[in-house]
Amino acid sequence: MQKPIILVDGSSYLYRAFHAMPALTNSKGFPTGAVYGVINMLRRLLTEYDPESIVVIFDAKGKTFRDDLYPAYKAHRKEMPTELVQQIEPIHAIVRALGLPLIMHEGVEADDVIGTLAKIASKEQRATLVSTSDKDLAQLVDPFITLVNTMTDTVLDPKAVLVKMGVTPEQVIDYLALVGDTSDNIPGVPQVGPKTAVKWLLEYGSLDNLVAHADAIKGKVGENLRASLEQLPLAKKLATIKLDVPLQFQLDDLKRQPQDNESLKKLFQEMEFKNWLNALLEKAPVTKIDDKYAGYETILTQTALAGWIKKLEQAELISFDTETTSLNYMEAMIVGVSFAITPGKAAYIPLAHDYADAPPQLSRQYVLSQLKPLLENPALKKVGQNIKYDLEVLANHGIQLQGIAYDTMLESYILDSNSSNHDMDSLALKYLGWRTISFTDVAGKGAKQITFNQVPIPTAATYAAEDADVTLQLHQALWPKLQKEPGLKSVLEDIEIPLIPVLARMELYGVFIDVEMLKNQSAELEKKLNELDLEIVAQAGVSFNLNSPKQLQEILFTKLKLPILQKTPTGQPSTADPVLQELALEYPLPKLIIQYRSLSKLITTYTKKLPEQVNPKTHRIHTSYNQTGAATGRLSSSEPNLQNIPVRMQEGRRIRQAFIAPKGYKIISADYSQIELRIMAHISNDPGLLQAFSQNLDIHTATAAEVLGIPLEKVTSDERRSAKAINFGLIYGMSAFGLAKQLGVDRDAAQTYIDRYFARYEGVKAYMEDTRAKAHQQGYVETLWGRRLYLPEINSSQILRMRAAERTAINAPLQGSAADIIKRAMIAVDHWLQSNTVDAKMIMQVHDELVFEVAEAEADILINKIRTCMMDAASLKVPLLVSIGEGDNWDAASGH
DNA sequence: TGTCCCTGCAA
DNA sequence: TATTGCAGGGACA
Repeated sequence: MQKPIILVDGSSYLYRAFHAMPALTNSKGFPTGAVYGVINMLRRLLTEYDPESIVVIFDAKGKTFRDDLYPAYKAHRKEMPTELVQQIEPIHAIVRALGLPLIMHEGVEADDVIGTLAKIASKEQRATLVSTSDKDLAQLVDPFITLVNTMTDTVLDPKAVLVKMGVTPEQVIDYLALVGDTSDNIPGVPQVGPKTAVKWLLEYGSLDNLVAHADAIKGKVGENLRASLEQLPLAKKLATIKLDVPLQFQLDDLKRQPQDNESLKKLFQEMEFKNWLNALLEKAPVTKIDDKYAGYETILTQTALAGWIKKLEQAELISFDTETTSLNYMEAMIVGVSFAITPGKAAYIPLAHDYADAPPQLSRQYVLSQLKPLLENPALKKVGQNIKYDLEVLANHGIQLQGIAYDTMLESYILDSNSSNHDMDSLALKYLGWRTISFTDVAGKGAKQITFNQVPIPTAATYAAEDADVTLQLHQALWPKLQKEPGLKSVLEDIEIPLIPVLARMELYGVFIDVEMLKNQSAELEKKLNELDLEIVAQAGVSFNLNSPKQLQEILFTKLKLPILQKTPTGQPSTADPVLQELALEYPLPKLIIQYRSLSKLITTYTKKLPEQVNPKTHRIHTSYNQTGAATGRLSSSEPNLQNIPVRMQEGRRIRQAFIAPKGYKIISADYSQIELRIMAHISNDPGLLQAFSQNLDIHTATAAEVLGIPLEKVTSDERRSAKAINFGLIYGMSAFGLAKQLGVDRDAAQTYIDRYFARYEGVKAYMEDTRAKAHQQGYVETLWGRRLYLPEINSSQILRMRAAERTAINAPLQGSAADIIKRAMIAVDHWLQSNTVDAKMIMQVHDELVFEVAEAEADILINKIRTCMMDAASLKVPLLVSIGEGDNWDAASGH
């Protein structure tokens, strides 16, 4: 049987996709959601029908005959949003690259071209499939013409039209004329919707016959019908799809052409459609893949190793990578090392593959001793992908890596901190169009995953050599981009790269924990928890899993019928703390749940978990600081996260008492006071704010006094609290709504308060306005040191998304500059610690705080030095105040 | 086993 | 309808 002709209504999908898809953008902020939606639909269509004859039809620009018929046609339709307009060209380009004929016909709409083609085909008794999301096209359906909505997978033949719309295809035009179309500004008959239209057409058969019997219709709708008689013919004309558009081509011209893979590859790369790009690359000819790996070699002899070392010593830049047994830097053992100095050429030195019949290899001890001089030579520049990890693993094998010049992961992060994928596989795809061998390709995944020492050497060699090769090639692709932006380049060179060894030292050294104390706390808390559990079960009348929000919600809102105060984003009744707090005013159970939750959190996340994370060899906890985790430039910490150890509640704070100094040592904690507000004062140049900080006033009290127009000493604690909320709110770009919620006052009161604030601090107001304007204009914001944060949604037509981007625009320069400052301070402190013989280590960073472990005798010196380094990390128009405390544990050191 | 949801800890 | 993170347990495919 002949395959059907497929006519694709591109324009209908364009709108549908644009509104249905989330506001996707690529890393450059270019909108891609509609492109993705439309192309996804086309790909599905192609897979499902594998058509021979196909054409994609879009509306042409400019007016159509309908505008002449009815000047108000589509008058209410808003202008196409910029984000959509921008996506039309790429869609057309991809459609062409897919080998699909594309038609745009001026003076008519896509529907008319489709109607004309469909009827020609139908006359020839050829099966035709119209792919559209617009039900108006149902008027075209006949025994040969079927509609298919590829997004929802619904098919409309004549019978289905009747079932779905209640009228036959022949009646669709009459139906549309009666119902009208608000989006096209076609009025129809007032108060007549689908139900009435179907009823009338069932009774009278057609619009003409209905009009002839218009007097017979009773009631208000009858009057409306009679009043509309004059304009119904026009509505009908507008709703009718033209079937006789003069076309310059034949049905036989609508042949699918071969796909242009090169162009597609480029387009998918631009749009960053990774999966499709992947699929394309997989289809690439095999010979090419062989070529790619042809320059890789495996080193198994001393002579070969010596030869490579000679080359490495003369290289301008060495790309290298270590293969190990674990992702955890404390557990990892080196299995092999790979190097690259010219693109396409790389070597893998296996040294500890120990599967059953592994070939003899150079020993780890021999290879590392041979490599040590060059790895420790600071004059030999190195590049790696997440080189902090390699540094740490080498350190655990007695090699102090020097000469770290670049890190492709950080290069990617500095270029686009919004991206969440800075892993090598993603970067290779994004910047090189190169699909790398992934770790799971060679080691498997899940429970069956093997460690790298079990991977056969030939496979391992290709994988490992590729890592070094790709890292080098990535650097060559990324570095020129950074050089074009001096600000970004200096953030990388002066902050991120120098920070690598600093973080590595902190991680490797670790944090000492009083395991016994935590175990005692666990036992104590668990006892309380059990008591609470019993009490709650007694109150609730049933036993249930207190850790399950779902079960709790069932008990509270269904069984006990407590009022639902708030819902979660998915529409479930929320049982979050603020809700329970409010319910607790009236009912006994919520209060117990709150206590249960807070205890349970402490036990599972902290008192139970932390002792498990103590390294058996060092007896300390080794976190990982992720340098690319936060878009604003902050660090993040994981496994375990040491940046969210409790501090606000007394019970939680006891956990900090278990972060102790060993005998003979002290913990020193130093934190920047109000650093983000100080940065705000500096950037905004606001005289009031500057003055408050130079006089070293309590900033919240000063704000309250200023806003209320009262003397400092008259400020009550409540007034200070409100001022504190507004000061915090400023940093987050808050709204009156947000402040009202925070303060528990109504919106007007909050707005009045904000207005008064801005009247007193005009500089701050101007800063906020300038920042928003600048963000809209350039599409990104910057920190004081030039770190950049792109805001892809800053000009979104969706107002909520745009507002969210504006808040980020306000917050990011403050949070990000603070991050820059503390990073600079860390580098300075570390430099001093390294170049002086002191018994002191920096052990933690918590965004605005640095924690040290220091020999008792040297505490005083260190306190002074730390303060100087932190204060001198930036010279702002206001002093950077650092508060420092000393104690036997972290809690005691946090001066309070 | 992996993923989403809800919740809660920090600056 | 306030910014940035990480992580636990439950529920479910």
